[in-house]
Amino acid sequence: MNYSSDEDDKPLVFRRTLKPDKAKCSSQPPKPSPKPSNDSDSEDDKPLSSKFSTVSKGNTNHAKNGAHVSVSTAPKPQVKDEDSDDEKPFSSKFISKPKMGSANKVHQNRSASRDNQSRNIGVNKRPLDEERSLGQSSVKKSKLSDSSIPVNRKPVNLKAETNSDDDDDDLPISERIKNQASSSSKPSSIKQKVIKKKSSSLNQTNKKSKKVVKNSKYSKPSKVPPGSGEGQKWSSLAHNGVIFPPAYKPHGVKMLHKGKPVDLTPEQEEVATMFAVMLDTDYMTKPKFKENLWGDWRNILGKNHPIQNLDDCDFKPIYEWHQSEKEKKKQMSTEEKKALKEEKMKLEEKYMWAVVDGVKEKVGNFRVEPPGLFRGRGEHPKMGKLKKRIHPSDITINIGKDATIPECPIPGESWKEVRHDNTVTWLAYWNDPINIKEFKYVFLAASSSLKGQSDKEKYEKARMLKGYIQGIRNAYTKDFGNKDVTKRQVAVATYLIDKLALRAGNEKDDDETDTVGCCTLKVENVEPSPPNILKFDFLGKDSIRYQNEVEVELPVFKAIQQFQTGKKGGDDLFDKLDTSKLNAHLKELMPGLTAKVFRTYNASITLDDMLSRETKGRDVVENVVVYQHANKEVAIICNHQRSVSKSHSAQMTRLDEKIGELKDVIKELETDLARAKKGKPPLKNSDGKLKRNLNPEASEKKIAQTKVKIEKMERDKETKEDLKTVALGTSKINYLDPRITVAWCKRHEVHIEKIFNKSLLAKFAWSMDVDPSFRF
DNA sequence: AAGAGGACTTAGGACGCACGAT
DNA sequence: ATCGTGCGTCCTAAGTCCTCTT
Repeated sequence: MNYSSDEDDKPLVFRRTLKPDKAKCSSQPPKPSPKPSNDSDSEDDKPLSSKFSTVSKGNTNHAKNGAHVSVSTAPKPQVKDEDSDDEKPFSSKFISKPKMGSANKVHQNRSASRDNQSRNIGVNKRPLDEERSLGQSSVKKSKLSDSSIPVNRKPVNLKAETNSDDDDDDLPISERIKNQASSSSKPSSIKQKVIKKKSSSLNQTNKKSKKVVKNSKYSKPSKVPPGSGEGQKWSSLAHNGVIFPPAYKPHGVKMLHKGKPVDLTPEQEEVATMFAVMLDTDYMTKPKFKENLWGDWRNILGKNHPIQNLDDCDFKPIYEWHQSEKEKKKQMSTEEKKALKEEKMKLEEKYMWAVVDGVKEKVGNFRVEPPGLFRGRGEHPKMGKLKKRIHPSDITINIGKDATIPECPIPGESWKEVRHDNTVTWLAYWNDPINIKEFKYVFLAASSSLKGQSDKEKYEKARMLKGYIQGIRNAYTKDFGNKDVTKRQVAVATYLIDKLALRAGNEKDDDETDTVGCCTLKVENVEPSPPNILKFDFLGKDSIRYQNEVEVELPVFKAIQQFQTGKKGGDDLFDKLDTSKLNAHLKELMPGLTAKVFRTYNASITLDDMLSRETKGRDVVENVVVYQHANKEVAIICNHQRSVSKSHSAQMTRLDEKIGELKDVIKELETDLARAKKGKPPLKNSDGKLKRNLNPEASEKKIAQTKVKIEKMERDKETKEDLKTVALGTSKINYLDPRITVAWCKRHEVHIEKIFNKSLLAKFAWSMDVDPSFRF
């Protein structure tokens, strides 16, 4: 299976830079050449960066340095499955203490030049204001009731297809494409590989359930491959259920109604308090929030309650009480805090762990969500609604047949249901009180081997795409002009997903924030600007704004224009398409392929490519900067943003001031130096005393030092400005194959802890023993 | 084919703490 | 010793995509 290195797989993503004004990125369209892809090494699958972009010129950095130590190929814990490098949750002992300290930053120069076939111009961040587009086109019906049906769904087991290379028997995808695509097709020669689904045959084994170990002594890993059997995720599962938030403790602080204190029952007071503590948030400026809150609160107040209007209420007394409580907490001595923390730990300890197939694993979210007011993102229609308290009778527990059923932690109450479904990985769930048709699940933590396994499968699938990408690009390029509108839309949508790393874009209900992805783009979200520029502007996941201008090849441009003709701004751009059709189509091109795989692929291939460029001869600090630069590129591609911190501008100002001061110092030193050279006496200080005259050498040295300091500060400043809206973490956690990073660290003798923090090390334990020559 | 139901991944913000600068 | 920052962790919302039902 070697995907080994083709040096050239480029993602065709159009990069975006974050400075609207300066950014000029471009990338090249896929080569229209219908030439069959045989495989990965053709030009088309390289990271954009290598192909199209000039990378920034000077990277500078000032990271702290650390020892150059190569990654330890730690004694790897027990292997969990046949295919190699998975391992047991690793114990911390294998890891040297991550030293997280200051961040090393990248100084980059914006506006990298790119080839000019396409270019991106501008990108902006998070103007949440943005007006929403018209109503959603389709509304879903409400779903019916609940979960009564236990068990039995058999998830398909995708897991196997990890190997890439060898699968050769194929579906003539290319062929298919050809045939179907009416358009000009030339005999394909795309030799598409097909992965045989080996799934079923393998892993049928049923692990006999091993005795469940109670959670105190765990025998170390018995190596049972997780996910064996048809859809089976585990053989034995033991855990202690979930922990509930404490019951509400009334504080008795009276809020005012028409200026006078009102008595509230504890239940009424609880909601009032939820609202009061949000007085200083900007939810207060949203009528919808108040309206929803009021709707739920008045139900609790009852019809005849004196409070008949939210505007008559003054919650300040409660707000202030809350502030003072917060303050008190802050004032506690560190010992007190520590004691409190320990107490909490003691209480929670038993819930933190599960034993899966004999292995003790961390549970991700064992705390039941406390009641509160719903805080949706963006313009959520349900913001402010009361999220009611969850009781044991709301909760379904999933646990091994042989395991002891967790005792309900609230005396006198009991679980809604207990299941023993080993085809799923959740330990418990309850219905989301805000959207009763939906569920909140309790899963294992990211460090668990169940999660690790599926993470690895995700990256293997993305790597598999590498072998198909050329053919896929050729195919959709050919279909830009297909007479069949649906096919044309599929082609263009796939292109956007590939090039711009857009999300698939499922339909949304009316009672959700109106955001879009590729398939749900509205006409008004894409503005064609002749001859061939497309201006994108829409709110995506989490209401993060996506703004980008891209030069595309003419057929795409024309197709978009044509999709728009005769439609209104709020109409669907891709009216013949939805995610299930799109994914169904993608599956014909590669087994298991879905839209999201392109994001993973483009992110990882970009990292792999950027890291593989000349980085020899750099020191660790420089290498880390290179890494961060690559990380940033990926974050931009994926549109991972963060909001600018409140103190950002103040911080910038302060840096400016400091730089100014240092410049003054230099001036003074230069003056002194000049005088000294001429044999003149030193000037006087502000207090009138004569300054000590430095000898010229000392002055010069000091000047030089100060200049270095200024340069460093200026780089810091630039980096800070540069990254103020870029979130690097998301891609690191979810999109970048950790094996790329680990292998690169090994090759460059960079301590892995310089790149992965403790959580990431635990999450990526499965990737730690990758061969240094690994390439995505 | 569409919709409902279900399970799982991906996401940004809040918060608190440790650490480096002063 | 104090202060401000940057980072990690927690929290839970918001996506994706699958399968089953109609």
